[in-house]
This record gives sequence, structure tokens and C-alpha cells, in this order.
Amino acid sequence: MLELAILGLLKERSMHGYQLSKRLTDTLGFWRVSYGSLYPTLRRLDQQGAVEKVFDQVEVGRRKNVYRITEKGEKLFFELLQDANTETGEDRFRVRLAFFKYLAPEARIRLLERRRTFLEERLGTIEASLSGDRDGTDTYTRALMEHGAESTEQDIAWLDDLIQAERNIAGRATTKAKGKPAKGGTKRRSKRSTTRTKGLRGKERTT
Amino acid sequence: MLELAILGLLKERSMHGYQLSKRLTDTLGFWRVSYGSLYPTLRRLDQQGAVEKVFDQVEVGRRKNVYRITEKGEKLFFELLQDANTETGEDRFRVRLAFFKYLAPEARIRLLERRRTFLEERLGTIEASLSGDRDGTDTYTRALMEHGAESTEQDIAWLDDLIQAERNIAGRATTKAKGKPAKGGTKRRSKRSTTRTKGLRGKERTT
DNA sequence: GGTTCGATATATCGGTTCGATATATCGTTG
DNA sequence: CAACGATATATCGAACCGATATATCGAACC
Repeated sequence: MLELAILGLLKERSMHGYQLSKRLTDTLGFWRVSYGSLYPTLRRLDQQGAVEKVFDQVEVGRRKNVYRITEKGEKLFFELLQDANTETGEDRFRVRLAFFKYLAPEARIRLLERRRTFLEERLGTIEASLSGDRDGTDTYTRALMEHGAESTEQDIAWLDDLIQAERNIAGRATTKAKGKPAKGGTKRRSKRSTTRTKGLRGKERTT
Repeated sequence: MLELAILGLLKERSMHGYQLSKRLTDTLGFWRVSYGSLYPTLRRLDQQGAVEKVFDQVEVGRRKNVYRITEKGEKLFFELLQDANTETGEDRFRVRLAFFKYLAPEARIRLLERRRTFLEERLGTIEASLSGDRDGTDTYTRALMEHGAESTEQDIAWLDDLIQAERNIAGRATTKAKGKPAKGGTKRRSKRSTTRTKGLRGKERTT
């Protein structure tokens, strides 16, 4: 997954390790990457020909290893991006979302809905745990779970917005305009009140 | 950190691996633990004498390894819990919060405030990145960051509530009354100010 | 002028965790 | 009773984390 993130960033512009680290932490998903995985991954990518070192304006004693993505690397990038099969874990989703512009709208929607299903399931288990646990849990565990439920609900609402926006795009791209006004676009909508989440979500897909 | 979580759960009652896995995923921080780390950790704890196997209702089926915490394990638990030195990363904080009842109120407040500082810093970098990025970022990255900022703000507000509740307890301490943590305070919505970080914050830009 | 200091930059080591998978038993249902 | 899903334990290799070592650069400070 680090490979995917690195390749995606190098697609925009060539960088050296330290810059990659900053971009990974700050802008992209703001999830901390250890040098203990960044540099080895970078070297691994280099050895398999997905990236290459750039020696240009070295000047004086500057020891910077600037990397550039190769065509092989571009291909690898799209393979990894398409491989949404194994998508659990927060970070993986974030990284993929960050490179959504390289995916077709339908693929985006598929990914967003899968994520939504996952969060909905999690919310279900949390709420089941909250309601079915008579005085077994202490205050702090309870606070933790309640906050978790709240955050998850907000994440779902956010996903709903993204999905809606994506549908608007896909709608006017393929099918003809027909009774799908969907005005505002990416503003806050989808006030979810259905806290009851047992076995909804129609259309289960096998994957 | 898995050690801490396991020991804390075994402190409540003896369990076998699968039950631990469920408790870890569902109630405690609902963060998925792989069996590839759970079982080895369990065995490691066994070998170093922090937990021990319990063979009571073996008899039939008998493929359950029930573990019980030892006195050595209890000591280890408190050591690990106190070692808040290395506290970055979501999960570590959650696990510690789940076992807050074993910490003194001052220690709790210290941990909560450290977490708060961390989140405040992160929020700062996100917002700096958001405002200082002249159209370099695409829609999706931007959405990601905005949502991240929002979530972080809510986390901070939640922390504020917890800190406030903790202060109330600590304030009326002095009496050994086995204080039960102020049930009234865990309902979100509190003032959020006292930002001792950078001055630039609080855009209130309606999503 | 020198030197302390923090940010930049690369690298590696040991240990932990992840993801996938293999195996077997139990409980239920058709 | 066979099929099936949930329970339960286990292990492997690869990825990843946290800490640490090293070195250079640009300022700041006396």
C-alpha cells in the first residue's frame, strides 16, 4: 500500500524520500510513515524498475536521492489501484480516495459503497455491543464506544455525500437526463436518522 | 500494545484466544487484530509467565486454551499502562483509555491533554495545508483533508468533555469515595477554546 | 568567528503486526 | 447425515513501526 501511495505521489512530480515523507504525512491521509518502511520500499521499487534515480542538479555535496516514476511504475500503479479486493483498514481506503481521479466514476462508486457497507456493519456491531451490554462495561469503555459510533455515523454521512456527487457525474455522463435533478452537489445533505441498522443494504455483491 | 490490551481484558476474566479477538474487535477500540499477532503474543505472554493456561472443563471437545492472568502479569500490565511515553498512533490511545479506571485521575488528565495537543497540532498542519495550497490539490485530496479536519475537531471537542469530567472528579477528590466518573459529562457539545497552538484557526466555513 | 541548535536527509535494525491461509470441530438446518 | 457457517487454533512471509545513528545545512546567539 505504501507502494501505491509512493507511486501516486511520484506521478505528480519527482521527489526524494524526505519530501515523500512530508507529503504522506501532511496532505495525503495524514498518516505517519516510518522511514523504516519508506526507504526500503523506495529501494525495492527502484530495484524492480518502477522508479529510477534522477541525478540532475546535484551541485555541491547535496546528498539527495530524487526518484522519478517509470512507465513500468505507472503500470504497477494502476494495477495496485484497481486491486480493491483487499480493502479493509482505514489507510488503504484513504490512499485510494486520494487517487480517485485516476479511476472511472463507476469504480469510484463501487469503492465508496463497499466502504459504506463496511462502516455500516461496524456501526451495527458497536451499537449491538452498546445496547446488549447491561452494566458490564465501565464508563470509559462506554465513552469510547459511543464516540466510535458517532464518528462512524459521520463518516457514513460523508461517504453518502461523496457517493451522491459521484452519481451526479456518472448520471450526466452516460445516461440521458431524466428525472434526476440533484441540485446542490457536494454540500451537506443526507441526514441519516436510521440508527437501526439490521440487515439493510440491499444488493449484496459477492466480493 | 497488544500485550497491554490482552492483559487488561484477562484482568476482567479469563478467556481463550477467540474470545479475546472478539472483545478486541467489538468492544475495545473496535480495531481488528490479526490472529497472526494475537496467538503469538499470547504464547509469548505465557512463556514469560504473565499469563497461564487454565485446564478446567477440558473433558470432551477440549480445543480451548483458556488463559488466566498471573500476578506477574498484573505487574506487567501496570508497567505498560504507565508507560505513556510513546503515545502516538490512534490505537495506543484507545487501549489506554479503555483501561482508564486503573489510572489515577491526574494521570488520566495528563494523557488526555497530551492527546489533545497532538490532535491540535495535526489539525494545524491540515489547515495550513488546506489554506496554503494554491489549487495544487484536486477535489478528492481536498475532500479527504477537509473531512480529516472536521473529524479531528470533533475528536478534540470530545476530549475536552472527558478532560472536564476528569477535572470535576479530581476537584472533589480528597475523599476516598471510589468516585464514579461524573455521568453527566459524556454528552458532547462543550466549549472549545483555549487553543494554545497557532492563532489561525476557527474559520467556521460551514463545511 | 565559532558553536550550538533545529530542520533536512538518508539509512538500518529488531521486533511487531498484518493478511492470507490451513485445519478441525461444533451447531444448526434441510 | 451431509452440507454449511460459526467457532477455534495455528503459522508463514511480507509489510510495517519505533528507535536510533549519521551527517549536512541554515540560522541564531554571544
